[in-house]
Amino acid sequence: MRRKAILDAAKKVFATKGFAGATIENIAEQAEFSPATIYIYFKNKDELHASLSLQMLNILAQKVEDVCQRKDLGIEEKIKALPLAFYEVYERDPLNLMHVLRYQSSEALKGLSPEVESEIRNKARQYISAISNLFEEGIRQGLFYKHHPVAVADIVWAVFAGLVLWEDTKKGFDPQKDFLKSTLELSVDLISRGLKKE
Amino acid sequence: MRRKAILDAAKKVFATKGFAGATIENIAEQAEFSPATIYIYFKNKDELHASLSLQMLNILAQKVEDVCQRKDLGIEEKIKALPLAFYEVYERDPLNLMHVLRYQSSEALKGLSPEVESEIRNKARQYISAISNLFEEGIRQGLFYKHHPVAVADIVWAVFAGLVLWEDTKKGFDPQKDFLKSTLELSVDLISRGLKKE
Amino acid sequence: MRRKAILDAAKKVFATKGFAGATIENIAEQAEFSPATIYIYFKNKDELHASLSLQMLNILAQKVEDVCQRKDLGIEEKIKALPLAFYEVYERDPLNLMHVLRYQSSEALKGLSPEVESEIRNKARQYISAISNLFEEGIRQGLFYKHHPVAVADIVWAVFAGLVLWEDTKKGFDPQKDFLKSTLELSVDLISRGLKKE
Amino acid sequence: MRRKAILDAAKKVFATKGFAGATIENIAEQAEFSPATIYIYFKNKDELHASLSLQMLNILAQKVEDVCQRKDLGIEEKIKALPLAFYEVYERDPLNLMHVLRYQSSEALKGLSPEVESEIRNKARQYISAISNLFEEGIRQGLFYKHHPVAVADIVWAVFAGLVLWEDTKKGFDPQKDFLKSTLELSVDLISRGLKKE
DNA sequence: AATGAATGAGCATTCATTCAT
DNA sequence: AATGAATGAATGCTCATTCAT
Repeated sequence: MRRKAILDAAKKVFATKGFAGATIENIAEQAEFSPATIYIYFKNKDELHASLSLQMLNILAQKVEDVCQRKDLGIEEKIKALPLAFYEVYERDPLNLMHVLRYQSSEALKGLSPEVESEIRNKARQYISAISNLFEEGIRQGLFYKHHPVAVADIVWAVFAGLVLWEDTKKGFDPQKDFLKSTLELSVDLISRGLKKE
Repeated sequence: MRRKAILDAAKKVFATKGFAGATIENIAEQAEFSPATIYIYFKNKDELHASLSLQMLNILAQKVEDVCQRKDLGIEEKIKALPLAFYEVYERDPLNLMHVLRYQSSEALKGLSPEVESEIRNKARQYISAISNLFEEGIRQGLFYKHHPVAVADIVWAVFAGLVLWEDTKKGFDPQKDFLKSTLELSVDLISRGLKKE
Repeated sequence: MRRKAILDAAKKVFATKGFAGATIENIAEQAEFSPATIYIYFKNKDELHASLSLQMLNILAQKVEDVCQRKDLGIEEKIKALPLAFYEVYERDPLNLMHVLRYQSSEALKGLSPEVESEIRNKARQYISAISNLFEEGIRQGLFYKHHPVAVADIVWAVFAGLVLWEDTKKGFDPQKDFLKSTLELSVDLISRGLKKE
Repeated sequence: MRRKAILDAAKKVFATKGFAGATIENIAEQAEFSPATIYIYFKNKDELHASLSLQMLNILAQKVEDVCQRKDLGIEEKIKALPLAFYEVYERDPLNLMHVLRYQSSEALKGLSPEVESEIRNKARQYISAISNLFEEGIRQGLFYKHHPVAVADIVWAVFAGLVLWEDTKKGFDPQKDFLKSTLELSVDLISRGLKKE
């Protein structure tokens, strides 16, 4: 419970100030604990940060797998359902999601304990292969042209990540709201249309 | 020339260590100056960083506009040429590009001098509208279905940024090389195929 | 019994890590208690440390007095017996002995409760006067030249303490073993030969 | 010069509060600098401490060698001159000397950079062999009984160190002043008398 | 213009100690 | 009696930044 409270506090602070900008004291204040208390639950700032990323990565992986394993939907419907799944994750915790997408890269992964690092990497592997399975199946069923399914999955993932990050940038100079959801859907629409035979 | 040398040094250091991880002393060492000298040419670390981003952003905007304004190409050919333009920018300075894409977000823009901030924002506006003009023209010519051209430009930009960042993440667990160029092309292929009437 | 267990644990930890380097948690771990438990039996880290020193000091004083009060030995034999007594104390717990000899000084005694402090000082007084009585008696018996007996006792004590500490230093660069016992004996030999008339 | 000032300040503070008890801030205050300044001249607290010890060790080694190499003195006179040499070192900086004697042991040497560590060890080797050469020569000249000269040197060194440390302890309960000089001389008197043939 | 020297303001982290249970 | 949980108070160390020269 304490752990949870600290993670929630850290989520807010990291998202607002970035990893380096966030201080343990900021987080402690937000969680209404003493800084020292944080070190009872987390070995250090890095591990706290990693735990947080892992949380978000788990949600992401879960959402994607949920969509891919729905028995009531056909391939094309599953693909159509992806943007909404993405968007739900975004809606639930936009700041933390952006944060994770930004810091997921190798730079930030250096210096973590090997277990945590590999856990993070595994999550990434997991959701990319879930998505790519979808396209592989579509190709096998003869719905799609034959493209490398992992490449297509990379593209879908990249649009997702890219649009979320880009929304943040755009907010600064183009106050148009809520373009994300519809743009996500449009992107997947275009891509799957682009894949389809005929 | 001094300014240039500092920027070059900073580029390397920021790309390797991230913004917070890089110290002015690191940069000064790399540039073979004293730390104090840097403050003659740049107001502070933030402005130095921003100048650097601006440099990259200028290159990006230039490349995109170059493609868009080529008289010898049709709309579709211009669109096809975009991924290569992107890729050339990437190839020239991958670390710095990734860095900029990551830090371009609003978080990093806070605290900059208003002039620099608006200059950065303007560049973003500039290349997005260059791309969106392309699609608008395509729609006007009846080649494409009618979608909001800015949304399509956002998507194209997002795939680009997303794939570059994603390549960095993937490097950690999937040592497959050089997927970026072909995936970039594939993405634009799919998107423009998805847009096309019939 | 609890107190004893804690003291034993503390002995090990202090000897290995020094006073400042040892943490209450280290000691608690070693004793298989919780840190809080230690505070039931000892007012604070300083008192715990002092208790430990006192233990060692008691053993020392006891050994010295045992030798001095043996009825079966003459003065010179008693003096000859001192180095072995010293060495037995060393052998029993070398790390802790060195620790005590190092921290016995005034520096470490500041900040202790007055009772503990005076108890420690009394022990020191006790064994020094036991040794000095020996030499006083020797002088009275006309065996030794007249030197201030306390000064001689100081010297004997100093060689003892000095050799023990020095053995620790030497271990670092001169791996010769077990020089201590014979050197102790030699030192007392030389000193008493130096004292003897004729 | 700055380095020197810091070393002087550190000397005082370490001697008063011990290594762990001394804070960089204490030292900075004493030196009338900011704590950060100290880190310009010394890599960290450990190196500062080692530098200090080295200084004292150098003085010690120098003094001892000076005595041993005086051409105007015979063996016995040189030995007689040792306590004064010791005492001069003590007089010049008693607190720091005690500190070094206490912390010279292996415990404190762990964690230093190998160069500094071996430099410290070499100094110890140096003065011990200077002293032992003295006794070796005395034995060769037939003045002394044949004892292992290194053992005798160890004893002389140990009395010296032991008496200095012991003086500190005694100060607490026996305010008699200036016993050190005469006791040092007495100790060497006794030892060399003990060594002498006939 | 260039810099060596200095530092104020922080920051992650540790640890002796307390206290409700 | 025993302890899990919590923390106040330090502490070593870093770094962006300034300024006299």
